[in-house]
Amino acid sequence: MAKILTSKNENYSQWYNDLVIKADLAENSSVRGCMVIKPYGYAIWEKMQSVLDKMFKDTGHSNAYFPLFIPKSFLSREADHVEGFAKECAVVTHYRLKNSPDGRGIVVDETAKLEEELVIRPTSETIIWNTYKNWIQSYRDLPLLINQWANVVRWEMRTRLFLRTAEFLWQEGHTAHATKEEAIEETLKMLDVYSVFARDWMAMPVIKGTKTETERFAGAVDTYSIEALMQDGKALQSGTSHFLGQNFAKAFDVKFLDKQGKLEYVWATSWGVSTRLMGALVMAHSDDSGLVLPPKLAPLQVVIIPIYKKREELEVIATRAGDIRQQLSAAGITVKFDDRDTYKPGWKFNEYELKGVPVRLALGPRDIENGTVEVVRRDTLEKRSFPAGNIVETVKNLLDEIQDNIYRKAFDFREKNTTRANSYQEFRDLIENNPGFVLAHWDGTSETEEKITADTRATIRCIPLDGEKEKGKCMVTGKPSAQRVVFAKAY
RNA sequence: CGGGGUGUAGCGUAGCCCGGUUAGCGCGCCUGCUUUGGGAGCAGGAGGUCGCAAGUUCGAAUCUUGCCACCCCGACCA
Repeated sequence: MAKILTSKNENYSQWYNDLVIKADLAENSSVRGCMVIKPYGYAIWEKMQSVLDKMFKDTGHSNAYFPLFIPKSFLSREADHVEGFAKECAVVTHYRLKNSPDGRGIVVDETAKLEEELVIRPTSETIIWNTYKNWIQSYRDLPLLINQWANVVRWEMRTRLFLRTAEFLWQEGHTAHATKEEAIEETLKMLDVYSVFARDWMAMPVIKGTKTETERFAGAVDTYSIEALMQDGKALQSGTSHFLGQNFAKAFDVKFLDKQGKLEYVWATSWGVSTRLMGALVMAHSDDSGLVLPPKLAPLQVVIIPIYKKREELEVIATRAGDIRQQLSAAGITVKFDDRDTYKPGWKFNEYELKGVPVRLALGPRDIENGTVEVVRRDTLEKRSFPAGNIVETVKNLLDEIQDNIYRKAFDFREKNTTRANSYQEFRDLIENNPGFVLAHWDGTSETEEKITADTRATIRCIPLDGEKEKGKCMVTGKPSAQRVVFAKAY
């Protein structure tokens, strides 16, 4: 087979870059750091969106839309928030262009300077809380459960398709609650939604946990995240959920009258996942032949490819293929019959493997004669012949099996690459030689965390919520530790 | 923002050191014929501001200067 991609083992990061482009997911645009998401990539994102959107609606949230522009003064209302984002904001200063005096092109019209500069949202807390102030007066207005699908801009130094781009697409939930307990509950509920989505739809196991102070969202009291392990042993933060306390309520003066008639600040959360999930999806399952997509998110689940020599053969095959397509389609399966005669079957096989289509059916004269269909599953590339009669059952079972199998594979990979360090020496050794999650004891201080990061380039991904809470001693300082935390090198 | 590298057709590249035919090759694209169970073959064809600008020169893809863009490695980040 012709080699299209850089091999994963040879150069993982090149493999990823090649794959995103060759599988037609996205490409770099002529705008620095900004990508074009191509139709095939966008179709996957749309599937993710529709599943997540339903999950949000099912948990009581409504969609709304807030402006792209944020008055500069809003951003500085919450001290930590502005400090966290100031370094990567794009700013609009003017609202008009004019013909250049030298006749060459157009220039900014300096007379059209904005009185207050506008920041392109890096996230929407400030504009949203400024708005919520007007929406919330009494406990009857709470909880306020809003989500928005939007683009945001963070002026990143170094970008990579999907994993880190200057502009990206995401959803951001912003909720307001009467009590602290309810807000914390909401934060954890949405973290759970993300982890279920990752597990059941992306077939990607994740660890739920709390972020340390250094990794916390700017303006949050607590940040929770789901952390996934990629095939190169690096961790990818795949979603975050923040308990914002009353920080934004205080900054934007959002108060409500409780049942006792007392004026109180509301409690807030925010949570989001982005097009980074696309990167996670690619890196979680794919191989040297191309993408491996979970059937539940694949834009195209089944492709049928005809194999024929003569025109008359194609006619018979097309009739049979059309019939199969109709049956599969009626069963809710997305299917395409690729009868283009401009490409040969072998070319198509490689193409659909590159694009990660979970199941491929081939129909040739031999199949017509024997009443069979050749079935190839993308995850294992295993090829088998099945009777054409109950092809719907066969394909349905196979799609389920692939979904399960790639999850199990990703899960096993994570298990195999999750290790425990009981001394700092052992830890450094593991981080250096066994990329993956390393569970170790830490004393809870930023100083120790910084030392570890400086020594090893590994960071604390999270303090896990689930699992055993084994007590121990910090591997660096020997001070007491309530539980092991997750370390890894991260994207 | 530091360190390194690269810009030649849609993509990948040769040529540059040592200036001198019509800038070469592979993939892709177009036309035709033969093909079609794992990226087909042959024949013909189209496609180039050699990143941009200035300079040196009889002559610049090639030398000089400036600028721009992108990639890789660091610091920063969903």
